[in-house]
Amino acid sequence: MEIVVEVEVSNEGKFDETGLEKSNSAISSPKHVADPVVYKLVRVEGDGRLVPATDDELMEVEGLLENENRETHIIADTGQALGSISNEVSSSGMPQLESSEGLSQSENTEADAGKLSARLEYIEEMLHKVKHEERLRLACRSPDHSSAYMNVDSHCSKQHDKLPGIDEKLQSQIHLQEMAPCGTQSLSDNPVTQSGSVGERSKPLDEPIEGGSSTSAGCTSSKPDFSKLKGEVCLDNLSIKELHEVFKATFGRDTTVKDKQWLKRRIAMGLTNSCDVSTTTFVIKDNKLVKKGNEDSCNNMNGASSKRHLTVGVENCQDLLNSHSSQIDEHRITAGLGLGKDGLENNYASEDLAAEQRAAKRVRKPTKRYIEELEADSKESSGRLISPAKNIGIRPLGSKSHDRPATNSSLDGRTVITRLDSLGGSGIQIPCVYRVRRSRPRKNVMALLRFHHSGMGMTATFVKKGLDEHSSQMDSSSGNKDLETRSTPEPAPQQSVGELKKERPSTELGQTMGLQRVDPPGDSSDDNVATVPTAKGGTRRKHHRAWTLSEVMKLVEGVSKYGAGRWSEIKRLAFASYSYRTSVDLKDKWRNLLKASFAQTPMDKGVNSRKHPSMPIPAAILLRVRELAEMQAQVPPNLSASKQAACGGRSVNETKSGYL
DNA sequence: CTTAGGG
DNA sequence: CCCTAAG
Repeated sequence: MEIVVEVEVSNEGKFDETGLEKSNSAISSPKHVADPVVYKLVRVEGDGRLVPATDDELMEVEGLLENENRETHIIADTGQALGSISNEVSSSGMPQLESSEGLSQSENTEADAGKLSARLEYIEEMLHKVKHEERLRLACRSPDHSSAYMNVDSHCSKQHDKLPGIDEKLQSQIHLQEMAPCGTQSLSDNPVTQSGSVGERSKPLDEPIEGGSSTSAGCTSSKPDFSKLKGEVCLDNLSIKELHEVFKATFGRDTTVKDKQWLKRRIAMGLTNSCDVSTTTFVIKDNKLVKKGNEDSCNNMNGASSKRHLTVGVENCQDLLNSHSSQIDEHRITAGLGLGKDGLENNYASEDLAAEQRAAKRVRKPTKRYIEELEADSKESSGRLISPAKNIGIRPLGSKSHDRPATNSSLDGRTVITRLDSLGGSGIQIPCVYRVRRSRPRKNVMALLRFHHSGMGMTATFVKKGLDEHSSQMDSSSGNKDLETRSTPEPAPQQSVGELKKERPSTELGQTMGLQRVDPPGDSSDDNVATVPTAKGGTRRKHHRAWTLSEVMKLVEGVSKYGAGRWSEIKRLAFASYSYRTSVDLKDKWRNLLKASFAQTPMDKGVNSRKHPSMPIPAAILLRVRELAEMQAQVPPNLSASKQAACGGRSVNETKSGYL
């Protein structure tokens, strides 16, 4: 029995999200092969090993993908097909070769007991076959076959002393006994390493031989029947050279690594992929794999370990029962971990170890996050669809809410923070830089620079930066900056004032002007509010600049002149001096003004009945705003009538005449 | 990039 | 104020 699986080999260890993503979208498109994440086509051999697909097979599969994506099945590449499969099967609720959609969360969560049992049965069946074939293979394998089934003592003993005594319960609960010996093992004992390398092997020499002499004992018992193969190789006893050979045999390529430990580990990993590692062992001798009788540490495993493995497998199923897709995913992630370092064969043990440790972390981090996202998603799932980007491991740095600042350090205005972003489960800290101040003023600054054509590259950038950050210009920085900044405000205010005066000298506005003049930000220096920490989260606005009266007036002016909506124009002409205040700001302010003007209309007539601190905007201005609004049909349907009569006519006319 | 609107 | 969708 052969199942074509598609294994996702990711060098970045990103698994959870990408995995899902793919299954949801990318997979269904023919071109998904070209996806950044490299897919490796692998065959699941009867024994549950992952065997690299031959080119032919690859082609086939590609064809399949194009025509019928449904024939392939994505599995978490644990490098241990069976485990993955069982996992998948259980998680998807559909026995085999189901469409990628089958992996969707919804499906997962819908798994119910009935499905589960069906699945289990399927698994059972599959395992049965698998076992059978495995036996055949074992019986027929020639010595120098590449797929050596070895066992490393260290692993034997190490891997199996976990998993308490849940076995019985589980066993009784589900009839998975058969599956136990092989299928599940992979899940349990993966010490998180590069299993994907298995996939790189060239075409296996040991194709399953159909119809070969059947072996004894069914594999139906919870106890592996490979007893005859008992024994194991102690990699420890091998020389480097031998280890190299084993390595090659295992992974299908040479390695230059001289580190014995590393080699052993690697090999062990590779071999662990096979389902029945614990039962078969060979030794390498003279370029041959020799089965070696040897019963020590692993003997006792056969019985016990199987049960334990079973446990693991069942656990997965139980997750299913709980219909917690996230948990399932966690398993999948766990399984897929090993991939991260693949291809980087030339590592040393230390690195490998480190990788493993990191991997260990990886298991959790992404999961956690993933869960979070899941929750979030599910929350909002009812409403709208989440943007595709959200599911991708690498998300735009912009999204602030998702950032997890781990460390912050300030660097000349830029804040460097590393966020603990699980880059697809890598749990790697990636530094991200964002500006404290958004980049709005840039344009203006440039203009400024032009003014004083002092600008050398350096200066320019520097100034720019300074302004950018936040125009905290006044003090610290060099004369340059000061100059620059200062220059900014100067020209404009006068300009505008002049205009104002000229245009509406007689109006109430004119009166107000006096007031305005006081506060106008003539000196840009006045406000550098930008980043206000405010201890416990008091000040919200990072880049908040209070609107001054003069600004408001200018805005109003501008609106009257150019009409609401032409914010960029207004900004350019009336707010040239104010480097901050984007057109958006203007718009927003206008919006607010409108709101304000119409909101409080009933209360105050011509008088500035400002309550207290909050509303510095003179009634006059509001009035004008209202007028303009009405003029331009921006007025909300209601409210319009009353006010106009009161003070409107004149000013409206004036406005019109004046500017139009 | 600008505009418009929601948060 | 910030962000984002549109044009």
